[in-house]
Amino acid sequence: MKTVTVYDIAREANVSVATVSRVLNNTAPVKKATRDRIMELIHKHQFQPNALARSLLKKETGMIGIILPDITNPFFPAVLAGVEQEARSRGYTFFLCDTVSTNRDSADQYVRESQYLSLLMEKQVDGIIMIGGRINLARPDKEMVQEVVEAGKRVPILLLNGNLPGGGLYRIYTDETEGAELATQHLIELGHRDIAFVGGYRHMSNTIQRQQGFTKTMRRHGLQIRREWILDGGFSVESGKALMERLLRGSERPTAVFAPTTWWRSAH
Amino acid sequence: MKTVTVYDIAREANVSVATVSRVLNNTAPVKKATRDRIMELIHKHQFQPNALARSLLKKETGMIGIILPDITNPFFPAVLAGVEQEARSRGYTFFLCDTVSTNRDSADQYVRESQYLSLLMEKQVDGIIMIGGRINLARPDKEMVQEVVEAGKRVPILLLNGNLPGGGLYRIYTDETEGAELATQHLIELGHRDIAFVGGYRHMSNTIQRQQGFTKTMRRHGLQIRREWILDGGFSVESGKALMERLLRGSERPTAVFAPTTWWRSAH
DNA sequence: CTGAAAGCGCTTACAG
DNA sequence: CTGAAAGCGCTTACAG
Repeated sequence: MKTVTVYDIAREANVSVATVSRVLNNTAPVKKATRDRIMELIHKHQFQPNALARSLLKKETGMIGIILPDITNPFFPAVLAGVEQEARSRGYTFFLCDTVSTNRDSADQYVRESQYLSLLMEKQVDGIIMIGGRINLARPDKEMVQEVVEAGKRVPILLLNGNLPGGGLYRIYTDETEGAELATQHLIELGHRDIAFVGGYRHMSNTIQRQQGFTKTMRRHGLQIRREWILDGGFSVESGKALMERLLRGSERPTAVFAPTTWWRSAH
Repeated sequence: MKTVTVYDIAREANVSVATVSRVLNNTAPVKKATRDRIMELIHKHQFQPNALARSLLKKETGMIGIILPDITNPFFPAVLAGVEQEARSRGYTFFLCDTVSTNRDSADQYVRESQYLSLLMEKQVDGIIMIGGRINLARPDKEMVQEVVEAGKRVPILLLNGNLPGGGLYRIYTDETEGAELATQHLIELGHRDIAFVGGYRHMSNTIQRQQGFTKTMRRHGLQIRREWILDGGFSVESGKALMERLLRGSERPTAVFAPTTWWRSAH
């Protein structure tokens, strides 16, 4: 199927392509008769302007790339839905980049993040949102950081609920520490004194921050923190079960558990 | 930040842009020394070819559009994850189009489907996947159908678990009727005779097909189908609760319920 | 192994 | 209100 271009429309309407472009974009007044004639041809041929050509010229694509670890983890679709709605209302659409690895090799995930970062830039997205992955690492590799910072000089990058040292990046985040303090406070007010902290990953900054909030609040109330009641092991349902079992197997049991993560249903 | 192009690289390397393009794409032999020089400049400038320009020429973008109703319904991310993995291994990425409406006005959803359909074509995606929405309607509007069929003449369109009259569209689907027959059969083999059918929407083809399978199997076993035990009302958790309560309020109760839907957790 | 030139499908000053 | 022409950043015959 030979695609129709502004030239085809222009020829058939006996005008120049400039004029066609003008009615297409409403960018300058066009005589009513001419405009009508052109409109008719557009409908007749079902003409749709090639966004690639336009973007090449205007240097904007209306596309936002989003790099996330695993779309089957319900946290991300929830975030995505909100972001998407706002973006849509301003004429943007999303380029989805899921970095989860099949083989559960997590190093793989960061490689994929890098690949997607380049890909998105080549595709000339107007902005990139990163959530999860390297931006939650307590000690990310220097190159991992550098890469994002460099990319951030070329296109706006937003880190959602995470961070990376080195400026030039936009951020939106929640106060993990304070959240954990409030949660712990709540348990204490309910009368609990034997509280466990179970879940997350020791190498992730969000887990660490929550643990700090937890520890701080416990100390402030003069409560004991038992080493064997502080367990990490991930964000999956399975890990949650395993850790909980381990906790319950002990001779002494906590009366409350602070799980610094939602134990997402895993789709696997 | 002035972006660097093949021209900049060419000039600095004292070669033509054709040669730069050749090393970029490995599309023709280039003298080692020249290639090395060019590669070095590419790294030095962190040059990334503009995919828009390339796609404009090659008439392929490596992008697949996916139109779905609501990314927060876990069914879709699960499908997406599979599709994405396969696509990724072949160098494609996804353009996500979520059509859910804020205001819960479902007519809105179909309008959005149409908008996204055009948008995706303008963006020159290499293919479109549709799942949910109009392709599950028992009696879709003529225009709704026509629109997709027309689009299908310009770009490959895949209907996932749904259908639309009129050829030219690709399809992948499950046999809803047989699935329902098997499920019903199973309940009967367990000894149940009073079985209810609760959930879904009467205007959706998948619900209808499942109901047909249910009815057929019940009849084949000479079992009675009570009108008041066939209830529809949606796919959400809330609707499931409401319908179930209604069922249990009756004077006689079924011993088993066939819910022709997963009652998805709603993120709202 | 390499270059000059045309072309992908648009938009945008510039000129009238 | 309208047109001719340049240009966005690439790739690809064609010719050597």
